[in-house]
Amino acid sequence: MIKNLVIVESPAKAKTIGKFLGKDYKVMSSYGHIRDLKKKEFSIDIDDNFKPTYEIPADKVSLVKELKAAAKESETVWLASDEDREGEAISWHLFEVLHLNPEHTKRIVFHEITKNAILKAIESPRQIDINLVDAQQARRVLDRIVGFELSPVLWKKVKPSLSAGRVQSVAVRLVVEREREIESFTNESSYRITAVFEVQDTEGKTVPLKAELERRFETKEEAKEFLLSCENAEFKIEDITQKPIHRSPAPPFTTSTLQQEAARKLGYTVSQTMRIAQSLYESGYITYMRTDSVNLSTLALGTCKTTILDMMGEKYAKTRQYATKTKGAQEAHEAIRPTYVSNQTIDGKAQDKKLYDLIWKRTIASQMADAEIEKTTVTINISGKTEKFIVTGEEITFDGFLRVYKESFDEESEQETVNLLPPLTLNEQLKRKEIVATQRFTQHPSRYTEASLVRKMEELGIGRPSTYAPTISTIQQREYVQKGNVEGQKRTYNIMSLKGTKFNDVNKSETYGAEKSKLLPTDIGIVVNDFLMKFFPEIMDYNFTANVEQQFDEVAEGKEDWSEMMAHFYKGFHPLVDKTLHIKEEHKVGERMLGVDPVSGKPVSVKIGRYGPVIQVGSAEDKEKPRFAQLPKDASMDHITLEEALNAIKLPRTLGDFEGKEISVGRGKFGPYIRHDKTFVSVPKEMDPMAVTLEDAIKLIEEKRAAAEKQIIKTFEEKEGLQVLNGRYGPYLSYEKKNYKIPSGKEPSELTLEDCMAIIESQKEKGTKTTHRRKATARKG
DNA sequence: CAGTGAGCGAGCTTCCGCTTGACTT
Repeated sequence: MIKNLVIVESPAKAKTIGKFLGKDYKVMSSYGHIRDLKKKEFSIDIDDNFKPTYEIPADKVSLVKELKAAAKESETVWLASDEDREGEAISWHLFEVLHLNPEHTKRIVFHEITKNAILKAIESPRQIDINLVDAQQARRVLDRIVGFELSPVLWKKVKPSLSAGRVQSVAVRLVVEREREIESFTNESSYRITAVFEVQDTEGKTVPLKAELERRFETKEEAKEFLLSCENAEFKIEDITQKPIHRSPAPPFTTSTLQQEAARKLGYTVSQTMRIAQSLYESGYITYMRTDSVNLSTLALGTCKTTILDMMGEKYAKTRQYATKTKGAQEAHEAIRPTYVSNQTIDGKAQDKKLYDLIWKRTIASQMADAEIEKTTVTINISGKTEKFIVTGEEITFDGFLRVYKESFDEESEQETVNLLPPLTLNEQLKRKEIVATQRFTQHPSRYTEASLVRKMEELGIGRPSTYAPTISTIQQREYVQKGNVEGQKRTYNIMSLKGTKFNDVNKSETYGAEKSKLLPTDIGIVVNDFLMKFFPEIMDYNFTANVEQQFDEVAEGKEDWSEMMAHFYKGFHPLVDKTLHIKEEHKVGERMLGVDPVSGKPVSVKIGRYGPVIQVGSAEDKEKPRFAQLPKDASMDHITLEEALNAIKLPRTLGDFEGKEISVGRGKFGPYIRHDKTFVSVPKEMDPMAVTLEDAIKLIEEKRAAAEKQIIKTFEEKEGLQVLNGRYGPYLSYEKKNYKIPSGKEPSELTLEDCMAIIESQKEKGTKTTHRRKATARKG
């Protein structure tokens, strides 16, 4: 008999809490939700108040059995899942599934994993809050309705296997709209005026002093006129103002800010960051990594203070409590911080150490004093003019938190500030060295990175800390967006200078707009987005989530019945689904007519085919079947021209015969290829698939044969299709299109047929699994 | 240094939020 059974959500948490509570308590974990709507079925009875059908997923069955057994044996069961909507629902599902006795079941909550917090929680148990549970059911059911009614619309209207949902579709919309913004952006230029004066530093040495004119000129004429009129002007320091400013540290990490900073400072992807954070959490180094709270426990505040006092002294310490501003934050956990703040470093892999270091610094800095900066603004008067030159200097008089940590930002500002100004006096006459007018252009907004998209989603209240990384993966896996680089474009800009009495006017060239590893919408992403925007604007509204969250809150407060709320939503939503499914349109969704093929007179169009974007010549109604071709790489449905499409449709083209079989060039999923009977050879990148000759092709085929020859270690006459091959990971077996690992200790070249078949037999189960996994990873790249 | 390159057949795909495993081909 166990006296007390405590159930929490995470095993790492269970371990820690177990230590605090001692032997009268057995602490187990539910590993998140133990019950959900059926995976493959709609599982909602619309006609019966949206009654959900729940099931225990296969991978949770044995866990539930264990929990049930433990609950049966205990006097009291303490349901200690998180204090938010989802946590409450987990407790309720546990209560239902384990058939707990209400009299011997207690619901407790704590926001921080400290002994005090837990003992306190145990002193004040409560009942399961059924209103909060209903709010979760409403959330769950709404997401299922939206996802499982919209996705099939896409399968029918756009392409099979696509998906839509309250969160992912809006994430894609952000990326598509940003791209459109950039496309329609026209940059304007203006002239930025800078001057260099000569002044003396403290040692009497002549040093340059850079200043910028407070206004810019819109036209070249104005800029030029200004420059020339400065030739005989006098420059005098008119004003020196000094102002102390403070800079405060950023709050401790939440999931989203950790993802952003790890991306900027360490170059990690969102999912990498989460994987590493998970392992730090499991090793007990950091607190929970999926959180929207910036709150630190009193215990942590205390240890931060002692650590700072020990390391840096009293004037560096300043205890701060941060308040969460994020929309819809549920604050079931603390901010992400080191478990033991006194540990500045940890043991582990390099990447673990780096992330821990980042978390440590951010946490410590958040409890440190402001940095104090003396900001000096020097105004320089130009004789006979109203415009002024400005010099700003920022001298750090006390580094404060900057000693430990400086937050990074995506955009770098153009303005330059000097740290320490040379000594200057009021009314001082300055010697002009040169004045330069540089043509500057306004910049289009930058494309999203994984992390900046997460940040935007958080700002809109879309998604949760536990889903940011998976959502970013999903929209890439569905091929709605793609991570890629954008090449910069060249442009010339004008630069004029006045050096002494010499006026100079030159044009220089610069590259602009280059971006690395940004999220770009694909053709499919654009078509799906436009389609959903047209027929389901409410779901795509950036405020949709915020609006339904408000209603969930009302359910949670007991002011509204969840099924009534759902009925109201469904009444507006479902008819749109029906209507959209039955719309007959002349063209397929997203189809774009490019024109007419001058040779055949047939229409040429681009559309999303069963396997992605395709060029089509001719129409389905024709007697003659239409011809299809892949879009060339880097071409997009929105921009491809008739000429480019006609050029692309020339593939596949036949080159001639070789060894009695035809050789042709085509373009496939993996780029252009040469086909000879059943073998395919990729066309090398530097070769133009339109210009490949028969001779080129034969050469490539022979090269591939030679390479394949080298790769074969052994074949068997008795068994066709069985080969011992040399691969990237060493020797392996290939049989009937599947690969098998050769157990260590066997010499590959000496394997007999029997050996091979035994290996294959023993790995059959595994073999299928492996091919599956590889497919999944390949899609990601 | 493996594997891929389809196009009416048949049946499947899909949501969001909680949580951690397997797997070294």
